[in-house]
Amino acid sequence: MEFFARDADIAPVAALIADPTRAAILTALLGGRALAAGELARIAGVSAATASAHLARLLDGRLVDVVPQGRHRYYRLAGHEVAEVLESLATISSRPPVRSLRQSRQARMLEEARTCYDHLAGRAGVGLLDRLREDGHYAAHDLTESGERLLSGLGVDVAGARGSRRRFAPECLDWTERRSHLGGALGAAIARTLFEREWYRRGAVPRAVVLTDEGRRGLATLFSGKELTSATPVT
Amino acid sequence: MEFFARDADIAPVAALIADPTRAAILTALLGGRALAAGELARIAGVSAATASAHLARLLDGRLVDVVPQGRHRYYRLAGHEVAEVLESLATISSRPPVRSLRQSRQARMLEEARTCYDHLAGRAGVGLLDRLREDGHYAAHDLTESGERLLSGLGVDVAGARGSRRRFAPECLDWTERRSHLGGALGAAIARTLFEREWYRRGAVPRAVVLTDEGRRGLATLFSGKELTSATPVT
DNA sequence: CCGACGTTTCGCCCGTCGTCGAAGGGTCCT
DNA sequence: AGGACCCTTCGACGACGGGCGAAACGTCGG
Repeated sequence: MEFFARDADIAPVAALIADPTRAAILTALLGGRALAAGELARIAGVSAATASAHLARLLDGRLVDVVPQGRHRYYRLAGHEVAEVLESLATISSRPPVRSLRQSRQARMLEEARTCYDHLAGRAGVGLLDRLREDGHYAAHDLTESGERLLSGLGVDVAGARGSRRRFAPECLDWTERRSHLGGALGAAIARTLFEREWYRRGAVPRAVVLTDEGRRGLATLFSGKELTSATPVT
Repeated sequence: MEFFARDADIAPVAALIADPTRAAILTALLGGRALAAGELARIAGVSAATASAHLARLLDGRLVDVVPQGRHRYYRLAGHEVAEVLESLATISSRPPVRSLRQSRQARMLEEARTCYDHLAGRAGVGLLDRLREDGHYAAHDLTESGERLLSGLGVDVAGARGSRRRFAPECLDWTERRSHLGGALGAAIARTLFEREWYRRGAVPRAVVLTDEGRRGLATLFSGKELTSATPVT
């Protein structure tokens, strides 16, 4: 009918989202983290076989990407457009998501800096990893010698993190940023130190964290004068 | 899991869109005009019975509204959120909508000013109706006395429009603007005059119209000096 | 009041798709 | 090399849902 917005077959894509199990998988993936097939099966409450079949279809429909890693296969949403579809669908679904001004302000704070389980995420987390990598403190999923010195000097228990059964310094994909931040044992140890030093403190909103004045000064000093560009708080 | 973007049941809504017939109906309704059940059945290529069943489900799912009018029942999308879902779905569906630079430029031109059947739509159409209403020329789906004088003076065949079998001055919902513009016999008569005076001329792209220099001056004079804020052409 | 028309409801058929257990292919750890 | 673990493929079962024709309901026009 229209020469633009020409009828695209939206039914097949909608059908992929229409199944409750697949919807649960996609919603779980909306958090931004890549999740293993087994985790997704557990979250969706189906057998591994069923989840696998669904993931194959989602993959075929280009709604998710897969990153094989050892014997795990980590799935994540294929792009921000997919996330937008899911979010717009949530808008007209039974339980409405973010609505009030207060809530959207809170959402902005979470974009800025938040915890992802026990480590730093959001723009702050992404910025920190960028900076570590840029300065040659981090490479190939491990700290370099200089990085080890830097963080140990700050009081981070690097040795303890290495001894932990958790993966040492994996990258954790951040959905709102579409970039990685530092997770695993090292990410947790760093976050612990930052909270102990009160460079960050927990916000009123669950999972939100805010950079303190002390933290701003501390980080600037740590990274030889240049401030972390992304570590400014929401105004 | 998250305190915001809390899991809303997106699957039922997606299921409503997932059926090809319902998707065709919804896509047809994306134009913004309300369509009768029979027309929708024809467009979707199914029997009246089938279309009726689908429309009942869409109604139940609050994706469409219905306006009974005599023995017809006119259906339209239930709100802009629904349109946004459909448009975002189209984004990740097989035949991508607007993509090339040229096409997106053309889409912008259509947002600005276009025809809707035989009357003016887009920002230009919405702006015109706003202005008429603001200046007391239009109220309660009819021209006021001053409006009648204004348009007759411009050369619009108001009397002829009143004598037409079409509705005189209905408001036509503009989807991209989410606001109304003037349709019906009067809307058509106005558009005809504007084209005759060459205040607007048809663009290279189907349905697109552009404001001429003469039109800009004319409209400014018509509305006592103040230019129609929305009637500036795409740069 | 009656016939024409638009729309909905009813009953039935049949294809599609989600589900699981079991088996097979890979990868990691010891 | 062996075993544990993660994931996928295979085969079979069961249910949900879309399709249509016929009939009922309501409205319009003479």
